[in-house]
Amino acid sequence: MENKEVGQEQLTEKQQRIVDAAIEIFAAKGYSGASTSEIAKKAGVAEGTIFRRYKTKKELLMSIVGPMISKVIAPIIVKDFDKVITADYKDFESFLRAIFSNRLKLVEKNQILIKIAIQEIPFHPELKEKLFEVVGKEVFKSICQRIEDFQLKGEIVKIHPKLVVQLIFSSLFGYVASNFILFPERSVHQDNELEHTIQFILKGLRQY
Amino acid sequence: MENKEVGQEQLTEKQQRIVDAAIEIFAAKGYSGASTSEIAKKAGVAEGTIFRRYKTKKELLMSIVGPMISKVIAPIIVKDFDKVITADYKDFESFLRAIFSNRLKLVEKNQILIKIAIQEIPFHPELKEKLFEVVGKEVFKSICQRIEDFQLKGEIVKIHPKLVVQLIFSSLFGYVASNFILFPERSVHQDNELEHTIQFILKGLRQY
DNA sequence: ATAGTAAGTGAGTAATCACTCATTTTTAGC
DNA sequence: GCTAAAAATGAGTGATTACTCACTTACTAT
Repeated sequence: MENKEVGQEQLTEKQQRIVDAAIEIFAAKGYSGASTSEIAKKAGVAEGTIFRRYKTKKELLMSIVGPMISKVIAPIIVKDFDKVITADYKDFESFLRAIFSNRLKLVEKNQILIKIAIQEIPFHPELKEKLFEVVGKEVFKSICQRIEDFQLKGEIVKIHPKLVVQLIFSSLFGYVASNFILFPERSVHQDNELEHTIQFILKGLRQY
Repeated sequence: MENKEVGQEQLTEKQQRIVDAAIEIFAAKGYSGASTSEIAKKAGVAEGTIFRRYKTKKELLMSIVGPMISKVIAPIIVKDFDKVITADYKDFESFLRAIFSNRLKLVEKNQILIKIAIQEIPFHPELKEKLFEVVGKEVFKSICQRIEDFQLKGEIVKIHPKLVVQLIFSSLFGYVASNFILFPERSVHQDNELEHTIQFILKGLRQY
């Protein structure tokens, strides 16, 4: 788990170790429970080294989580949803599979960062705003429009698109939480489980 | 929002104010971010008063969240699931509605406590263990058995009962998160939303 | 080799923290 | 009203914290 570049500039090896250590300790103890002393020890550097690049402890956190939201989550979602939105899917199932595919690999790849973001959002309003701004503006509207297209085609039930999104992402999050956050050591049934989750959503939303 | 009794004994008015203040600040800032000084100020008492009853800050948190898990969540789940399990439901839909009913009112009533529990579980392994112990031992097995019963009757798909539970609670959690945690000020579509969520689950799990 | 800059160090600082405890205040029972 | 116990107080304590800054080391360009 390495972040080669957090922020705009290339990090020195020691600064990189600071970031890696911070990620680990923020994830394990939360921002408030993490001390710069402990982060420095873990990185094998002097505590003052942290403050050569980051003015405050919070700036260190933001340098990690901010890009997580704006550069990892958003591009994952936005860029690929451009494809999803513009692509021509024969049906809702293809659309749903497009949402699921890649997402899970990237979640797995960034799970610790996502864990930190989720843990910290309740305590840092600016993170919550950023997430909702990115997701709300770019993604939510686009998804809802696409949902409405499928509804017009009569493929899925005509309920409020926002609720459709909520239902889809609840199941997705349940799958992610179960496999990557709560029980990361359990990798059994993974393929079946994903397929069953997709079928559950498809059937649950199908128009009869 | 008042907790008249946390732990075994009746609290003095001041101690009660401490608990109320702690709940508020733990929810807003997390355990590590909350200081006993701030809690005391908010409660309008001297800081030492906190330590008359609670040996440590952590004991204060546990006195709040521990019973939350063992006395609120578990009884909600266990006691009522005894009824659910022993009751004779004509079909899976009745069973599902029994799960949903009452749960939501009690979630609404205890939402801030649930928020604290969710926020703190990643940082306090004993809370996670307690939750899984209670839920795992008493509830999970019982629910899975009941699920299997419905599967034998051919009412729902024959997938692993654990996955069924995951799917149900993902959707339930999505509903709860949307209405009580993320957007508590938004009470629109509430009745429809719940019904659609239930229908989504029913259809998603139905055996065809 | 020299000078300037960048990176790093770690002792120290002021503030904050969880908690203690001698003292004061309040309560309850007679 | 008196006494003992319970509740509360708040100054103080040692530890911890985020951060500073004078100094050292390393690197780069001339």
